[in-house]
Amino acid sequence: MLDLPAASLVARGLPPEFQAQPPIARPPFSPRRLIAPGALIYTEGAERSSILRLKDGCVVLTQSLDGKRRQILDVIGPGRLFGLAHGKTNHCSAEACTYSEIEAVDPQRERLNVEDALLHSLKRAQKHATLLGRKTTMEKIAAAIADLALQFGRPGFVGSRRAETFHLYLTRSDLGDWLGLTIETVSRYLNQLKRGGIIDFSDPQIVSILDADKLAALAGGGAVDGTLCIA
Amino acid sequence: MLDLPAASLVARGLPPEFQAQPPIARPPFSPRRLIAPGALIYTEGAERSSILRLKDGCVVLTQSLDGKRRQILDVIGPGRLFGLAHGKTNHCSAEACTYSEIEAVDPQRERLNVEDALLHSLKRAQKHATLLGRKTTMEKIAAAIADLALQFGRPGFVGSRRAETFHLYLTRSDLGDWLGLTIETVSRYLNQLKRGGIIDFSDPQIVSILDADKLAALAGGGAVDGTLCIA
DNA sequence: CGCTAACTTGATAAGCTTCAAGTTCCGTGG
DNA sequence: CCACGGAACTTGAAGCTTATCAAGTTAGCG
Repeated sequence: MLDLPAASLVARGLPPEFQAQPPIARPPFSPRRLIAPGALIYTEGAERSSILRLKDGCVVLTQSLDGKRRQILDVIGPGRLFGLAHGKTNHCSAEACTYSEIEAVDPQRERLNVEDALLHSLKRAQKHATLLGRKTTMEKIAAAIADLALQFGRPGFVGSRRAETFHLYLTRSDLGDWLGLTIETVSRYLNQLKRGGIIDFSDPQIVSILDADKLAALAGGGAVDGTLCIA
Repeated sequence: MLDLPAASLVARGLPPEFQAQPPIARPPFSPRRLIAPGALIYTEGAERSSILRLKDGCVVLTQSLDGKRRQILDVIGPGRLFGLAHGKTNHCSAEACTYSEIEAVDPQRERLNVEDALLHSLKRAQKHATLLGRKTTMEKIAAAIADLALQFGRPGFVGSRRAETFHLYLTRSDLGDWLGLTIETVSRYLNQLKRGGIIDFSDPQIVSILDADKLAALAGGGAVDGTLCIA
């Protein structure tokens, strides 16, 4: 991971090395770019960007409805490719949730990787649709946490107990836009899981999983795994 | 189109030429197959099928949750490819909604078509997620009708007035599973559109669009078009 | 030390689901 | 030929879940 400031400091400040970054791409195939939290990487409807690989950080893909309503289509963690689109324009916007590092991918050289990423994205999109259309609120929340733990988790401790922990780069509002819920509902259910001893967070952005089995059970059916998508 | 029986007869009977069809694929790359309504073309979790082209009819892709809840991921009309999956197994099941004709696609020979279909599927899946997560019930219903009209519509008449008409191969239950609603809600909103003079149906499976502009307006924002996906 | 942004929590209300009939349209069998 | 039965659809009433509205809290930052 990048050398990030302590968890609670990550929120919205812009250290000097990020302030100078222009929000939108410079000449194509600039090999690597650092992106500040909240910055747009590309924009829905604009001329299609190149295919990108997230080296580090967290990026969300979004679509917006009348400027007010927003849907997060996917949350992307380190290693994944994004920016795959059909026609001449992007289907969605891409936005960094934290300090992120991306690099352009050469579709010729990495044809297999691109194909793979495309199929993986489709699979995740399908799981996401099932979540949005047919899962209960608790299932949605649990599945989201399980998915983020897989993408961003690392071993950690709560007191002396081992518990997988991850940095929740998304705000409650982002989670709502991902799961088709409101801020308030997200907050209520997260705290319900916390009271139930299934997850823990003192800082609202640092989440630990205390009972992965129960979490998976709550995330509900569909496939073997309760997450949005594993394989 | 195939030579179908009159609209209202299409429902569930099995004419002789379909009764003999085994529901699941015979040896790979059998060039063409006829499928009866309700028949499974391939099954979620089973060994991956070949890539298929729908020559005629209507196919839905579904995922199921605990056997009770079902999500329809996409509704596929003539010309489109489906059966694109990631690992060794299918992500979803494919089911015919009416008498349908499919053929296997050779991914070598049709590489560009397959790539295109893949990107198109992803784009539709993303639009679908935005619909499920952030659109109102009326917007969902209107967008679904507009999408089906594009895929299945042809010029028709209501009385002496020209009105695009399409055969609704989906039941109310299917529509609910597509849009994340119940049968009853789908029925109520369809009838509301009918009372409002925006659509018409006397047979519940034959739908005419009386006011395409109002329908598009009701289908709500997102892109220029109100449908799930055009381009 | 107050300001703002994110988060939490409570009360109310709206919208959808659930439950329950009832209708229509076919196909079947007496 | 008509009565019966099933499947899809429609419609109404009641109940729940979640959205909305409204404070109130916490934590950085100027």
